[in-house]
Amino acid sequence: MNKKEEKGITVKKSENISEWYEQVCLKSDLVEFAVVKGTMVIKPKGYAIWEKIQSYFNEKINKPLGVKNAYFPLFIPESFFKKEAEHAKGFNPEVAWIDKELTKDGERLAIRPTSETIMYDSYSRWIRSYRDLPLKINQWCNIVRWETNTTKLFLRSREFLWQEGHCVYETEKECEKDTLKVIELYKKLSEDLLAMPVLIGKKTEKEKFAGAKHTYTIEAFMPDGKALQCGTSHNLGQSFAKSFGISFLGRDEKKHTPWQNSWGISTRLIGGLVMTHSDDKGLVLPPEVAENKLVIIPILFDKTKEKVIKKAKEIEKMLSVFNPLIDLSEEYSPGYKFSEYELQGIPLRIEIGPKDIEKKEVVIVRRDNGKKIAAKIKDLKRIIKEELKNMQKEMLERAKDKLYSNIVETKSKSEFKSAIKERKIAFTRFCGDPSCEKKIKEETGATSRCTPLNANKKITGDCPFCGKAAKTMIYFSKSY
RNA sequence: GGGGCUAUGGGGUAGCCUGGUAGCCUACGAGGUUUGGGACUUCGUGACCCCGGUUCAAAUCCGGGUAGCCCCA
Repeated sequence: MNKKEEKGITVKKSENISEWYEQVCLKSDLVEFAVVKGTMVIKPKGYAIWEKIQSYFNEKINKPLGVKNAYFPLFIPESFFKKEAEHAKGFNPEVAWIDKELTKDGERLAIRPTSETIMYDSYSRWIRSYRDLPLKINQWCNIVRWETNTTKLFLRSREFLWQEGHCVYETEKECEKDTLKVIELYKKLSEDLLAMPVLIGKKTEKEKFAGAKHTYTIEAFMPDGKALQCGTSHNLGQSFAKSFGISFLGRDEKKHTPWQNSWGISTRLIGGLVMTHSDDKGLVLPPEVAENKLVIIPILFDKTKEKVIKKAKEIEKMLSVFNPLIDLSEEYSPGYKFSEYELQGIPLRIEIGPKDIEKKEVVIVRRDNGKKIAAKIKDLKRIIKEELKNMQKEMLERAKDKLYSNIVETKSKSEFKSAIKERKIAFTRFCGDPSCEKKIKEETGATSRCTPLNANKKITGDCPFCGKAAKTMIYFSKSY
């Protein structure tokens, strides 16, 4: 085995995507496996991506939506957890229970799989009148869902990081408006920051959040033909408020039950990001999420070394706004360094050697398409800014083309089956019946993704699976 | 949920069938020569997943556990 195969990615994305994905995650140093099954260490390079997502999203919700960040405990008493029957039923199989110590009342404690229940217990004490509403709280935290099935770095782990927003409103209208606003924000985050296009829509009765009135979702599509649910926003209606005794004295001086929503995105997005853009050389990061937008690699020869290092440092200073890396080490050859930073997904590489200095130029190389650009040093800052912008835009466009070219409108059961078999997204008429949906899953392995938000409400024709009248158009595919 | 494969220095592996000295590449440390696509060289540090069984003797055979991967649902 030669050196190339050991440090770099040894399998092709097109040949064994599962193995390829794992190698990219590990070798680009985003993450490593931890001792306990389904857990991982998110290393500084991986965590930096999460911090980008955090700061992008905080900026969108804190001032514009009036959401405050807070923190609630990890442990949830069993009685809280069971208060909302549908919710408890939906989550019970994957809750991790602590049996070490019981509460004063002899109850077990759950490690939060989501925080509706512990937060709404507080809310029931915080909310007294319409003047306390709307109440809009978000928390960034870890949660645990005890997956018994296959786990996968970022995409399906037992513990993961997320944000969960939990808001309370006087009226159904306000509540629904924000619920939709947040799912639109998620779509924007995914597309503008991560360059990862998504389908946006509404979940079926079968797939909605346990305890919710309805759930909106964004769904990305991975290159192996599986959909990835990337973010959800739930209109919880009034059922949690009723279960947790949240009520308020209205403007009419009468007692009312408020409306609630909850919404979340997680470190799963990082997995989607890796899957979507990376290639056989390693990680590819859209410039917007990259901590370091570029790396400067001087080409060093004995005679010209000092001159080149000096120039490289000047350029580093000039480009400080892009938070550049510079690799002055002399132990490794330039080729080695090229490969290394490609593996890490640094968007642009600047090569500077004696020949370039003579021409007052540097060579810029784009990570996403390998294109080399000779740039005059005086124009460098402007050109880099443009290339970063183009790269971000083109990465999204390429991913969009892939997404849309994988959607097939199917009119019959057999068309549907072959679309799923070819690992495409089938767009089909559907009756909406959970038992029909269950059968589809058993027969084809596909689950419903979502009904587009702008879908025409009046569908004519029957459900190709059960023959009953179709209610909606909907996307189906295999999924993570 | 069902089936299959794997586990050896920090990383990648050979050895396992046929039990007996753990070999190689890389990384790491020290030195010398190099540098426009993963340079060369000398010396050095460093390993058999866990529990049990068989045996004079186990990385190797047997049983159990744990973790990872793949395929199917």
